[in-house]
Amino acid sequence: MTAYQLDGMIKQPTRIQQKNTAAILEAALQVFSQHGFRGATLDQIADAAGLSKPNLLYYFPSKEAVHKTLLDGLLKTWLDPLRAMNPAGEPLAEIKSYVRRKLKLSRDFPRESRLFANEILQGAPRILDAISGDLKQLVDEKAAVIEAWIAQGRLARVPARHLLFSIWALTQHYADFDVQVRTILDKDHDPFAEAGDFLDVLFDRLLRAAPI
Amino acid sequence: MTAYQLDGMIKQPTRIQQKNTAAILEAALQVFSQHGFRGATLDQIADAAGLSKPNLLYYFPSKEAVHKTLLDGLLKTWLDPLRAMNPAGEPLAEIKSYVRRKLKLSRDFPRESRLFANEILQGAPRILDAISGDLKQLVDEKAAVIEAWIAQGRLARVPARHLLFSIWALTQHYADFDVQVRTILDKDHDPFAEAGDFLDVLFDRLLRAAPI
DNA sequence: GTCTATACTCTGATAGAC
DNA sequence: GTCTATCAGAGTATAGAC
Repeated sequence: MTAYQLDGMIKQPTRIQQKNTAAILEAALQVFSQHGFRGATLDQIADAAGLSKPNLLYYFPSKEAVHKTLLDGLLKTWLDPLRAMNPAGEPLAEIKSYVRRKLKLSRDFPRESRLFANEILQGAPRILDAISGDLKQLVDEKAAVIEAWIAQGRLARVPARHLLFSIWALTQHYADFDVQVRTILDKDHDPFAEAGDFLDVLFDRLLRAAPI
Repeated sequence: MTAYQLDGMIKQPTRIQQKNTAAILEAALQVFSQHGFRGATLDQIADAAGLSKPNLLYYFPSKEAVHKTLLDGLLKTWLDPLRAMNPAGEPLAEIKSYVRRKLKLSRDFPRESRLFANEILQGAPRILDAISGDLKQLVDEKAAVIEAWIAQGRLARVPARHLLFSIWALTQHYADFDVQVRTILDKDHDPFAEAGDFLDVLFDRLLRAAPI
């Protein structure tokens, strides 16, 4: 019985198991997010985790299983900010608050952002189900909320789904293209702080309904 | 003497050499853009090019050389739209025209966009020089143009470099995250056509200087 | 110029000692 | 639970026949 197959077990994982599993996932996040699934190697991950390769494979049955565990854990975190958008709130404030939360995710979890970007770039072979399932459903729901706000004249007229795309694109760019952003900005800049201000202005101007 | 080492040669490459080199680069673009440098294999590339692996390595000395050739060719194309931004033109029209050209690149060359994205995601190990050289210089130059427009009151006040980031993020998103975009939009949508209209509105509202 | 054959290394995964 | 040893297959690259 390996640590990975915990479902239905009565025993709790030991402290060592928790520690090693966590170390593996931390190391795997680092390596997968930089090289993609196929470009990453178990040797790299095991090294970074301070374990031998067979020992890593004692905790997870395969490379695929490590990757899948990371992606599954990621998706919930990634959708939470959108889920928190409140239909009963003030429209413009809700959107801008969503943008801020999403940008904070990019700043605090850039490797998770790149892991996700890598997976989508490669055609989302291991996550397409989640995208066409949970994500699409949540987007449909929230797009309806935005369209209702627009119909009520409380938000400028924009295509709701493309508005969401623009939020994702703009916030994730600062994580995924971090190297490029920091190369172009000079050293004394704080990309994420500046992005926060800029995106606040951008979505304010885009979405503020024209006074009647 | 291989076809790759053409510098200084008197002989022109034969038709067969041209054809095979082109086939290799086309195949390599397909594979590298989907799997990244390390995830791509020469077997895949040779197969897609209709050549044997040793034959591929007759035209290029290494996997790295194929990749580098692609990146070098890409960078010029990628910077052209920004280069074409005319300091003497009407500011808002110039920016919106740049956005349109960049979006057209994403639509017509999505694999090139993903190749670039993959490289940046991985920390730009093979292209950092170009980014901190040519790209940074061009951005510095064009940022100055934008800042001058703003100082003259012909464009709303925005941080120039973040404006450029937002153009890149928004246009490239439709190429790089194509799978996700098409999964979320229903089948009868044309993502790039809709994006064109949306981005036109977005940058219009963001940049139109308030009437004095 | 192109192919077959192959050298040599890396990679994911397993066996079995401790 | 962890290690050494090892396997089978895939990976980049080269040698040499034609």
